[in-house]
Amino acid sequence: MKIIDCKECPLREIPLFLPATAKELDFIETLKRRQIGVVADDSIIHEGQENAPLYTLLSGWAFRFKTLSDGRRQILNFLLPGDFIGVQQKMADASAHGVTALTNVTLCVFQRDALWELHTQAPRLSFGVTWLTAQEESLVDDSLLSVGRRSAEERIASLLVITFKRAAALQAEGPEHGVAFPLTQQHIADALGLSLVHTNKTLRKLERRGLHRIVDGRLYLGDLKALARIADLYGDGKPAPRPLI
Amino acid sequence: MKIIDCKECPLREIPLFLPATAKELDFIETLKRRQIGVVADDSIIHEGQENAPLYTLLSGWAFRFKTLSDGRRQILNFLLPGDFIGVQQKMADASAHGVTALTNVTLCVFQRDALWELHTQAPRLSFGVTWLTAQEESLVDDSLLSVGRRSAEERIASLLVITFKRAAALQAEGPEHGVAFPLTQQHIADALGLSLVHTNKTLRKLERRGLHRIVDGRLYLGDLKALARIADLYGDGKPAPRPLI
DNA sequence: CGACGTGTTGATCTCTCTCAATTAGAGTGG
DNA sequence: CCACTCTAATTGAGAGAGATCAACACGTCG
Repeated sequence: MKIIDCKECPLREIPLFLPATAKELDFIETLKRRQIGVVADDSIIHEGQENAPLYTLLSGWAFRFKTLSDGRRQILNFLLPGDFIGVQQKMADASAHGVTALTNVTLCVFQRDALWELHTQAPRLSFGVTWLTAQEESLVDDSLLSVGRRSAEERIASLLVITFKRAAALQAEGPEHGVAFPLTQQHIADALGLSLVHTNKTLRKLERRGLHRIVDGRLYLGDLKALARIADLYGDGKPAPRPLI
Repeated sequence: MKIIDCKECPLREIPLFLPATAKELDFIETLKRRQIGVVADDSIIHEGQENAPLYTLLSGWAFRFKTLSDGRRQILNFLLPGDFIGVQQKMADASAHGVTALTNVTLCVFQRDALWELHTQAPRLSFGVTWLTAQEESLVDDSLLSVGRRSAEERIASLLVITFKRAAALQAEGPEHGVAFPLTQQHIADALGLSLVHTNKTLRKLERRGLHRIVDGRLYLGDLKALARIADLYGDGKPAPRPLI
């Protein structure tokens, strides 16, 4: 795998990400240790792992999750390119949740004290970390609202719309060409607190109504407005520009 | 209400909180604008409010929540003294969630750009903000696991144990004297994604088994170990020392 | 003293789960 | 090329945890 120079990071060309100064890029470069690849379905951080490093997801998708001792699993949120991995772990002795690759992924690995270095030496970047952390929490908030108070149909509509928008903001093509969507129905079920069977039936019901289509790992929304209405989502459309560290 | 000098903040005497340097205290003092009281059940931040200020909860309890347009409400987490309020709002145009006082509360109000000032001028404190944000996310993660994958009985056991520990860490008396517990059953139901009726029945079932007792707004745990086992919580006991800004 | 908020309990209903079986594609080995 | 295996998706049937509906008890307060 080719080691990418932060100054030539392909992610930075995506309009979604805020530009960084040359000085900031240099600084990030000094914190970056190496770059690793993880195969789909392999673990990036184990539940309970101590002293996990800090990563940025460079390409591919992953997810955070927690499990109960009898195996029941809850997916907390999905991670897309540009997302930070490991801030919570740095803040606790051990990781309260695991992170697993959903597709093949590549990760930028930062030195262990990168978070502290960021705070002491690059306020604009550490502010970005806080922003990203707050943003992720708000994703989990949405999920909690879904799982706690939305019906199965509403939950699925909500996940489709939110995931669609996140993925669309990362790709060059317009949303009418669909977006990459590597989740299996089991992932959807585990993210929404539903059983696999009921997830399948609800998904099919929406599909038969022409609201969405999932073909060959791509998601097409036939009627985003209708889905958003079902989910009671009143999104403004444009996603907020995000920092990239 | 008496305005409290940060250097004499009563919260700082609680062992749970990390000590701050005199210099840091002075700096925090310059960011603090005033102090306000909010009556129980009154709103602190409205859902969708723009440009909400940043607060620290000085005394009393509050909660973050989201609602659907038909009124269904999900409580995201409870806020206890020392918790930060409004970081997510500062990071988005509008607040995606509301905050309401659960009891009468007093709040320290910071100037609007306090978060940025913290990052540029006090790295140890801004690191604390990131820590607190990550910590709160981890609370929501726990909740999402509960609501998504735990049975009603397990959810209630989990909430009782976690809330009990948080409250106990803030009081001088030992946990055998119980802890303040201002939640109504409606709050518990809304936090756990259950109906009020089912919450009541499950709560009574646990109480009849002698696992807990709620009297006059105080919670007593008859058998914390048993509750933790039901909830599949394997906590280490001591809560992590936390920064206080 | 009536209105209201909170807690309690029984009866019924339904959404979602569990169990079971089938189909389709992708990969593997003989 | 075909049998075999594995994973993901699909569908039907029956069961159950939790929702909804309805009443009532108790304390507080204007």
